[in-house]
Amino acid sequence: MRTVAVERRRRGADLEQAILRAAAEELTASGYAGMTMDKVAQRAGTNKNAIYRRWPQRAALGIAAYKHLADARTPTPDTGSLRGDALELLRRANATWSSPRGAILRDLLAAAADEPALLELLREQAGGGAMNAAWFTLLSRAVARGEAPPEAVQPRVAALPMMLLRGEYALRGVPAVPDEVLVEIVDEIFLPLVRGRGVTD
Amino acid sequence: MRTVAVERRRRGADLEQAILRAAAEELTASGYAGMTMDKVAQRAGTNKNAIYRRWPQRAALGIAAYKHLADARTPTPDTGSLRGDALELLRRANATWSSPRGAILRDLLAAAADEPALLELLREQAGGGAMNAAWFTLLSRAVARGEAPPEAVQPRVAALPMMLLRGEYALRGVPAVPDEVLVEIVDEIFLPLVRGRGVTD
DNA sequence: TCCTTTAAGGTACGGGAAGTACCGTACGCT
DNA sequence: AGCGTACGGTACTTCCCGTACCTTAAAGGA
Repeated sequence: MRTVAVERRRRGADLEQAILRAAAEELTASGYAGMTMDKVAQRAGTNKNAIYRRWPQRAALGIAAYKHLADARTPTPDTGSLRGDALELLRRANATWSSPRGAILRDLLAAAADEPALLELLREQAGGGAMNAAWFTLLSRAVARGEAPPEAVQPRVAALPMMLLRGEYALRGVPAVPDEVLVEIVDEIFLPLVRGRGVTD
Repeated sequence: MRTVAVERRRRGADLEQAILRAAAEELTASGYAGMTMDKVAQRAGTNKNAIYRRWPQRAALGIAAYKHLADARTPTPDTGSLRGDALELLRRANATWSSPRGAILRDLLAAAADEPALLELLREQAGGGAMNAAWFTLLSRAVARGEAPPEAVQPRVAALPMMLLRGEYALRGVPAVPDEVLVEIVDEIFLPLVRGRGVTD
């Protein structure tokens, strides 16, 4: 008739959130390479079985944890000029990519490179969805202001600066891309293209 | 006075070439992930000591083996028009990157991402050196033909198409980039930029 | 010719991490 | 109360990187 220490056993969504939280903490603490399944299980107070039952591979858990980590929404900048807006967006992206979180994202991207299903989950985070929308509104506003011809509002043009920034990272590795490079991307590529888009042909 | 099986022990450059060759064979057979140090040593008929004495890490051997594998030099195309040359170069790069060898290169790039010294060794292979030179000569010829203004001959412009192609791979993963995308890159980004470069401002 | 130094060969081992297998047991539902 | 499902615990298999240590062949000088 003694009171035994009560063991509360978490299940379903409850446990799932605990695992994701633990994984996200491991990610920020040790990066993707250091996010061990054992450590995640231990931090979540569970075991690897519960994890593998939900995510079949380490990369899948990593991606889920990353999304759990990064759901802050930043509004589209509005500086009054196309150049200002573009630079602002690029600088934000550069800050993100050069931060520890950016390193994690790049590691995840590499780990998911040969798994289309996983890549799909990352596209949004890697400058796919919301980021692209921001560039579109930015371009549209420029057209409304008369700063750019309507032909410039086009997917490839909108995606161009982020593509170039990503390229810089691929060639340089870890450190942040210098601000001069961002300015060059805007002044020597993006703006000339946008403005010239209606001129020739 | 019996003849004993003669053991010829390779040394120096001799052994080094054998190791590189074995590593390159492993790379093509199993990819970078499958290029185990043990397997390389076994295939080369030696042991891991001899390897680690020369390359301190697996990635270093991988890079060296890749260079050993890819030293074919292709001349700069000359189709008579800037558009034709650009498309040709892009198509070649696309073929390389979508081949097994391209997958290896991308894995190596990911593995070397946090080691500047190793990254440096790969820059040339990843569209850095010779590739860039090709784009420069291509642009210069276009200027000579009157197809482009002299201001277009500029590093960022020259590197642009390869950057965009690389970006496509980062977002898509393994499969080859469709030819339409290459055409779009040339017709909607590269050529408008080159032509517009002298027009505005 | 012998002797010393250097580099190969052989082998085993430490260490870490992914993913799997089992089994007993709490939970929630009927 | 009974039952199926999912969790906890633990141990284990499998890989593979990198290192340690010792023996032995090769190369070159005294």
